[in-house]
Amino acid sequence: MSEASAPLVKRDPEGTRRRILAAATEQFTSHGLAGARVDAIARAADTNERMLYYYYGSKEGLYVAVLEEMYADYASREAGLDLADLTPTAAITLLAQTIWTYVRENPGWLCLINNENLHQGRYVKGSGKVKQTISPVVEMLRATLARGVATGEFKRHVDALNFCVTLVGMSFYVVSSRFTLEEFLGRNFMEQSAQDSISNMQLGMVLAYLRAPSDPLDAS
Amino acid sequence: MSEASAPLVKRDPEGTRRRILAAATEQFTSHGLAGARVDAIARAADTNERMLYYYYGSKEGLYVAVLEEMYADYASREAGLDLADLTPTAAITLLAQTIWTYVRENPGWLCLINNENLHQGRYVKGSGKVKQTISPVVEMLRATLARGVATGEFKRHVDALNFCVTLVGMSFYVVSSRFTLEEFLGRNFMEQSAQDSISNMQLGMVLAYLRAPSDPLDAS
Amino acid sequence: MSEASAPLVKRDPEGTRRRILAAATEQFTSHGLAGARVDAIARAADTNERMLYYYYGSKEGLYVAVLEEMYADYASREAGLDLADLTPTAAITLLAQTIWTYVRENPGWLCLINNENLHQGRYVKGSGKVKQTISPVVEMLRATLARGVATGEFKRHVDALNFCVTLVGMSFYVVSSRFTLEEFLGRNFMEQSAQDSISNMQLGMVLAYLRAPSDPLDAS
Amino acid sequence: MSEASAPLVKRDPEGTRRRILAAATEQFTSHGLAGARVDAIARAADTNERMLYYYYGSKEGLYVAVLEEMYADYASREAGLDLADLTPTAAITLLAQTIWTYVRENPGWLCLINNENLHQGRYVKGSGKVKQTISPVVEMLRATLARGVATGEFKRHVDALNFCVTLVGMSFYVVSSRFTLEEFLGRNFMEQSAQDSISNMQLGMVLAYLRAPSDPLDAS
DNA sequence: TATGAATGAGCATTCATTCAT
DNA sequence: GATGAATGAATGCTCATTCAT
Repeated sequence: MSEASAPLVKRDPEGTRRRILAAATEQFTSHGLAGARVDAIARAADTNERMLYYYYGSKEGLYVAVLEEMYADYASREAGLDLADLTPTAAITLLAQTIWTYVRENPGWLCLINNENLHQGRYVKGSGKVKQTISPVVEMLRATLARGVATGEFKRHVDALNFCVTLVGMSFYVVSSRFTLEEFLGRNFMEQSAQDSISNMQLGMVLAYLRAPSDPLDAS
Repeated sequence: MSEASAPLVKRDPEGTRRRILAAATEQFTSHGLAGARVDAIARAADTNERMLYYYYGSKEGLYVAVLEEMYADYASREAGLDLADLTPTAAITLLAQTIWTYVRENPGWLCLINNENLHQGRYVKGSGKVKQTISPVVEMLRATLARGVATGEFKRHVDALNFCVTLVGMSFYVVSSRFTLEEFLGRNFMEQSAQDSISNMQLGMVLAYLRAPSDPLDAS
Repeated sequence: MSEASAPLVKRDPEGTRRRILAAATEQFTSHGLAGARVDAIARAADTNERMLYYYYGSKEGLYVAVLEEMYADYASREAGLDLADLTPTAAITLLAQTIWTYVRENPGWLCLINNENLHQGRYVKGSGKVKQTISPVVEMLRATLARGVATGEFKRHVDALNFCVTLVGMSFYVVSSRFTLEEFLGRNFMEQSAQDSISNMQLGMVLAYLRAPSDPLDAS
Repeated sequence: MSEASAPLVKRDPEGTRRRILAAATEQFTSHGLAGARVDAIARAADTNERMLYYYYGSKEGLYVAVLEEMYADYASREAGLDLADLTPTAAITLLAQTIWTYVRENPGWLCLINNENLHQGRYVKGSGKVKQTISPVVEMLRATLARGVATGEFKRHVDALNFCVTLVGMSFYVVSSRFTLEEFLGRNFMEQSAQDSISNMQLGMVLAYLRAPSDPLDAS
């Protein structure tokens, strides 16, 4: 009795919220928005369906909350990246590796993005919170590329947006489509060795491009 | 026979089949497997739900049929590609452009592949017909890369599978994730100019890599 | 086998429709729109909830169908009334009795109208079909009143609409509010003798008014 | 004590009770018992659902409280009516006008009565408090009618209960069914002029009946 | 081959209510 | 007295599928 703040018995609003969000993340990444079942989420969160509506209003509201949390997590990871102290080459290398690591460790993230694009981005468009989580990576990349040109390490001006999108796409696709790729090509890109091999090659492409003298033949 | 082909021809088995498949393709690419509605497919195919079951057995059976048709279409397109008569550089260029064109013109294809990977490739694994449509592109690519090394145009040996997957991934991601990309980066990658710009850069990367002398620093 | 058109086993679309409508009428008159339960209607109709949606689209669609049928039934009853061959007094008497008989025999009808007014007439407004069932009774009444004035039986011009509404209201309220009336006044107006007594008085009022010389004191 | 009446007074039990009852009245008259929502009542009362249960036990308990308050209000109004000092004709006229005024000004009252009759008077039967609020109006009416006969103003003996019910019914129906009446007859009985017109006619009927010599033909 | 009718299980959501503080 | 958190049982409705003709 003197320990009023004793081990919480049942009342745990923050915990309930969190458990629902975690369960929802798992279900939405596994089955998509349409395929996820509200009662499965509630059961996995060890609560009842009503609480889900109590905290998130609707299935779609919960889906948006999952999106928001994932984008926030992604942005906070990137924000911890500091490329300014590295040589341009090392910076690009670190960036490429960071992206690969994130993609490898968060395959559910890819599913969510794919699902969101299936819906034509309807929900990220609707969420003000998601839009606010602007990633600093493009700006960091732009600065790094400029530094590289300044030091002479990089031989050409490159559009940072295009560069960034391509860098992400190379790893994104490999992991996102790993099941169909394995079925058709017979290679399991979730194996560390396979990932090392292809990511090395991709890094080689990127650096080779930056270092190669601008050559009209390239675009031919 | 003279009576069979009587005036009121409502029976058109092949047409009904085809219309169902077309409608199903549209619905599955737009809403995914879970999100697609059987009655919406039947209505769009101008028939009734029962025929759908008559021809394809189940919703999943119809989904597999859509997958099979799309893979067959993709394979037949690639089969028409002849890289042997071109210089290695021109061959790689043509291949890259062909992939970009296909991806651009078949965004629904990407949705279907994403959806199939959401399901961990369950349905391509189950379909014998899909597995038979082995694409010749990797083999062609392997030969081309070898030719390039032989002629001295290309300076290094490259794993054809890794190369192919990366080539596809670069365009796939850009188009597949165009909605979220536009929301976050403000660039619409469905515009021709944006696609030209990024695909040119990507081709530059690929060629730069093949031409650059193998350098231990790259992998660092 | 030769008796293909043998006793219908289960397929009976018209019967299913009718049974649903009948069950819905009972439920809506007993519990109102909000209080009626879709599954109770389906069970009472000896079918399943799905058929209800198959034929009527929604609970509200079914409610409107019930309203439409009731109004159509009411109008068809009134259409069978022929007042032209009777003396004006006899015609008014018959009309009053007809209304009382209808009200007595269709208490559910009153519930439905009360419920519809609770919803501010939203559904009759929405139903084109209901609006088309125009009752001829007001026109018949107007003619009868004019005849009475012409023959000298009735001493004054009366607004037919006001007259009709009052005539209906007198019986409507007595039957519609019979439960609260019994509770507070201790008289059960569903008993034949009670109804005879009050309806006779009401008829007396109506006829006395028509026969009485127009007198400014009345309105004082 | 000096602390109990401290600045921040959030506790207002009587106010909370009253606000809940007011909000409930509005909701029950607008949507009926089944259609009213507990959380909507709590929100409108600017409190939470729990208080509603604290004070009234259940939704039905609250509904009964609303009924009781309305009946009490109605009875207190009637109790203020004094017909004894008027001539019988003036007394009947005043009574008729009083009823019309009350009905016009309390359309929610009619909804509540209709709803209660939909439930077959279950809740008025259950409430001892409601039953105690016996209206004096019938007794006053009986006396007035007797006075009228005594003075010779009224020519016949009339059952006071039947008379009273008919008097109420004439106005009740017109206002209670105003929405369906407007839809079918095109006249809006909430307009003052329409109400004046019909209520004048009704008063004419009532007085004509009382003044007319009892005539066996009336009941024919 | 084609189709309207029928179905049961499941869907997201809301209900009135109670618990714990 | 007052409140946010929690709940189980519905509720209206939709799903993919099958039956009977």
